[in-house]
Amino acid sequence: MTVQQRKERDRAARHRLILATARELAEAEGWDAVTTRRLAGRIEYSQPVLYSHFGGKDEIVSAVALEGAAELTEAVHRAVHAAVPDASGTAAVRALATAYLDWARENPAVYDAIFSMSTGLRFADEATPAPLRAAFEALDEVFARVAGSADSGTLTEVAWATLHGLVTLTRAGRLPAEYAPARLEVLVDRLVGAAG
Amino acid sequence: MTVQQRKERDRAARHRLILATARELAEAEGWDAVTTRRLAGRIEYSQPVLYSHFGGKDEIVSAVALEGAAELTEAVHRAVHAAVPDASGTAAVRALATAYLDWARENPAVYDAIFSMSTGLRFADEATPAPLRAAFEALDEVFARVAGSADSGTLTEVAWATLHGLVTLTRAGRLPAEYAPARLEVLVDRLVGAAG
DNA sequence: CACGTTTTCTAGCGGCGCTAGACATGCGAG
DNA sequence: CTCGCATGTCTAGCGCCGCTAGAAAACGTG
Repeated sequence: MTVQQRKERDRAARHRLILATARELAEAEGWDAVTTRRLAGRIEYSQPVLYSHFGGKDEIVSAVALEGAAELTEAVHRAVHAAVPDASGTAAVRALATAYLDWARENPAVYDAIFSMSTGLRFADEATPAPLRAAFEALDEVFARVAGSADSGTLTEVAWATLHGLVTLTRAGRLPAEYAPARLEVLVDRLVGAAG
Repeated sequence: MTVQQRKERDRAARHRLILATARELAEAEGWDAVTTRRLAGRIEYSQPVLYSHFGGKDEIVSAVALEGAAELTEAVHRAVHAAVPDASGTAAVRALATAYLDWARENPAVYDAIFSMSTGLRFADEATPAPLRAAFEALDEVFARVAGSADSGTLTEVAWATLHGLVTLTRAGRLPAEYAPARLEVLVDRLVGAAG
């Protein structure tokens, strides 16, 4: 079985190499630059090898997105738990929002992969992959504390929309960058509401 | 001069035909289906004619986006002024949000053209086209009423981000459609804050 | 070492955005 | 009314895309 095990291990390594290279290339030059030809060239294999690992380019993007979702979740989770062990709702929301916006700013291509390109990845659905569910729960954990009379899941959805909107509008150059801190404060203030 | 005038008129008509056809095709089958070949076929001219009107496909998308921005602005403006002559801030915000979300739902392709595809169209910049400035001002007019101690422009930006986030997350299947009304109420409640 | 399986590559399909150069059209002058 | 020319339009093609069939190579097994 050693032979087959080695093959599987090598294949898994190449699988990871493809994803890491795709992500690298996307962050460096944008997803438009991630063509199957260029990606194949980078990993020093021919195009069909990519298709032996993934059903197509969309699947590669989705795989990068899924990894990224787990990372984003982890970043938010850590920020909330590390920085504010049992702080106020306001502080928790601020920590969450900061971590979310920071991660999106530092990983724009992966963020796009998660939210703009992976049209096949569903949320709030029986087929929703675990990392996406976990991401929502990481947000909900914080917003449940400031939901007041509102349904916490619904508030989380609205809050998430606000964060996501800030990310996309900022990146598109629609919002002046210098007021980002002011927007953060307004966001925290309004989302926390009277429960702060 | 009659000859030249006629030519200009015909050219302007064809210009509009291109934009209307592009928009139609995009709404019917998505922007991926709007190829220069298909678009040229629909208007019954060859591809180079498109390039005599626009610098490239991006310019066509941007032109559709600009028209759409004016429409969206008009829809929001009308909803706010017609439905609530001098109603509460809450009612005004609800009317605005409803109009915005409705328009986005009914014109998904144009909405994408405005916010996801026209990377060249800048906001909050000296080169910002008038329709985009007007859109922001239509929102700001309402949110200034409920800004309280916050800077109204900043609140408008955050509110806009929330609306935009709801649009994109909903369309990507990230938010369950059946709770859209609940999200609207939470959005209104939180954005209006204590100034309601 | 030779065979058969598995893996990888070469080459090509149809379609994309875009453009150079051939061709047609229609105006104004004689 | 006709001709020459400018303007407008089309044909054909470039380099690239995602993707794949079939040839070629590599490798484990008897």
